[in-house]
Amino acid sequence: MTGLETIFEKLTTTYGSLYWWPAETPFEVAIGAILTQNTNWKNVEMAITNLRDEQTLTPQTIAELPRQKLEQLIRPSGFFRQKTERLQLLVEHLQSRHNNQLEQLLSQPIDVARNELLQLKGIGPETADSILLYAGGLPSFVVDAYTRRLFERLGFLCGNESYEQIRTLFMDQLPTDSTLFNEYHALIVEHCKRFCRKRPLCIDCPLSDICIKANVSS
DNA sequence: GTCCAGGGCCTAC
DNA sequence: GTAGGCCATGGA
Repeated sequence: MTGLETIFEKLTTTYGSLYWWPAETPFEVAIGAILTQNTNWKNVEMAITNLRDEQTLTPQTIAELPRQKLEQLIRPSGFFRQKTERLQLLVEHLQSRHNNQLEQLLSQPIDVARNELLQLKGIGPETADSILLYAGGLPSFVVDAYTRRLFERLGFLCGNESYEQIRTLFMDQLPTDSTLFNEYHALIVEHCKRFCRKRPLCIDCPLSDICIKANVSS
């Protein structure tokens, strides 16, 4: 068992199965992935609730919204002007290339789908991987700020690795299994929300026995 | 009032 | 190729 698998076992023993992502449709996952960029998930929930109340959680309905209306609905998620543009570019792409079906984009080979997402302005590697994994069920490991922070503290990372380097590390050392990748990322987020903030709260942390920076103070 | 949150783009060097 | 600035809201 690799070190990364050991960490997974400890996390899953502590938190159980989390069954992410909190969304009702693949397209809603993609919306959430864009809205959560550098933003607290609670704020994203408010924005998605606004979209749901307006019955605008499909590519077609988003595409039909005037820009100012969409800005107003997603305002609680912050960076609302940028995110409005990013959502509009995504739905325009789905409309022109995939008959308004995100599922069609995600039915392609994973590298093809990933590169297509990365071509879109406003969709970087983390957002693309979140969409691939949580909307498409494709085995693409998601690296986020929590992943970097936790595995830096655990001694797996030194802090200057690129996104792709970290993703490759996980994908090389874990079985290619979308269910595992799904659960692992969810567990990292769940753990970090409790114990691995910028100002760490390490009392009772289930990983404190192996965390080389468990007692770091801010 | 300050810090922080499930990034990504652009510019300057 | 990369460091730094910028984008914005709401809760702790």
